[in-house]
Amino acid sequence: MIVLSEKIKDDILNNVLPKGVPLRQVELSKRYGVSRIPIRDSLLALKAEGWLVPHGKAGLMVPNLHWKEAEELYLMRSQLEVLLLSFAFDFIRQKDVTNAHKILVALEQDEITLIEKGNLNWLFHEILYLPADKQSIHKTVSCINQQVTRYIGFQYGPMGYKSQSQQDHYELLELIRLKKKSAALSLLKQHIEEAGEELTRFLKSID
Amino acid sequence: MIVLSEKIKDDILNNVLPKGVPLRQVELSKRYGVSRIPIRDSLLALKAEGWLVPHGKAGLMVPNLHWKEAEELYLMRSQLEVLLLSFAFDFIRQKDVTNAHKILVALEQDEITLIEKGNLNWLFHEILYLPADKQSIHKTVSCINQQVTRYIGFQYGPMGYKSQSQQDHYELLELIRLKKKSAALSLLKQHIEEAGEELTRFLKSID
DNA sequence: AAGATAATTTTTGTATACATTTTTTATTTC
DNA sequence: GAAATAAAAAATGTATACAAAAATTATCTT
Repeated sequence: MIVLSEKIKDDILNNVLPKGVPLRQVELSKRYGVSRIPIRDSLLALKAEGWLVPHGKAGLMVPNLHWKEAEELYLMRSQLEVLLLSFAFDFIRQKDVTNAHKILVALEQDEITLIEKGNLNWLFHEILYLPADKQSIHKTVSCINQQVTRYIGFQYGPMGYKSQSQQDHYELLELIRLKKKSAALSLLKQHIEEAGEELTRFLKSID
Repeated sequence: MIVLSEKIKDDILNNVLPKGVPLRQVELSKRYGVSRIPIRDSLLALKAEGWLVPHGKAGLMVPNLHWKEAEELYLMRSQLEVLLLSFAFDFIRQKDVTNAHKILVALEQDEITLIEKGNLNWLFHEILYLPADKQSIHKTVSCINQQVTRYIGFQYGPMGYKSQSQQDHYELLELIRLKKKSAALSLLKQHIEEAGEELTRFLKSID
């Protein structure tokens, strides 16, 4: 088996597991075909990562989505990712730009799922951040982006294809190619902030 | 018992558990007087939080301290904590300032341990950030500050009492009292950056 | 004697069984 | 009938036992 906790995480992302009600260890052990021990191992790890939260005195649950959390996740993204890009900027090679471009092309496909789109989106940004060589920050940002993915299904679903975001991506690559650092940083900041505002606005509307 | 994972975390902080070598589950279960199951639960949760890292194919270890990680932790602190203070600023009440002041007085005591000083330091900052009402960001920042605590024992130990830091704290409270927002934000940013630089410089020197 | 391979030991991973806690249901009391 | 209490059920937490994997040691080969 791959890793059980990753499988559970996937099911949280795909809204297979119910939100707001306690997850029962015996149910999960039947669903995943293992005993309660590896289930517990995974649940406790997911709790530590923020994927699950306590439910009353005992039990863990998938937290309900809330616009306030989404807003904060995007605030952290804009702060930390601009920092990463600023450190990475001078070390981004032509090869990185090419790889990032390939991701954008893949993102144009229609048949990919919303979750896959979220993953590709992070992969694109990650390529630009890796040359910064800031492992701790990168890990934190990666974690935040995984959390963001929980909201993406909602964002892309009712909102349809986000062409502005894709346009920003291409423009960002062009600015990097032209070594226009401050313009690139500004664009990235604005790009993340606008995506956050759009998502927050939508989540508020369905609240 | 309190919580086992907190006890283990404490022992990591106090350098009771060895760094860089795999922790043996049977050893730990003897040390803490429980079976291997609750030990495993705790270890996996601590791994998810970054307190432990994999050692080879199997086993977990306490990661070695490294100046590069400390540097990155402080970079994140300066970005996110300035953000928190900016949101909190207009909602900080006189009572908050008074409470923060009390922490500073407690910090003057000589008989408290280095770990306790680290905790009090975070408590001081936390009082100023709570009015921001940004739970997700707060949790992330809290986590980062806990990680920082691992390095504090080294910092305060060989460096002695950091009076500049304490002076900054008092000055920050004064600026908040006078509602000088941008000056307060600048001071906080500088305060965190200088603390980070001092720590990083020291860690490099013993490397 | 150095490297590769096989046997042994150790350690981790998982299942089952039991204890404790929490939650739910039933009963009592006003 | 509603609130409080007691009994029952269900769920979690932990210990022990065993299986699988990893690390170590011993053995063999050249």
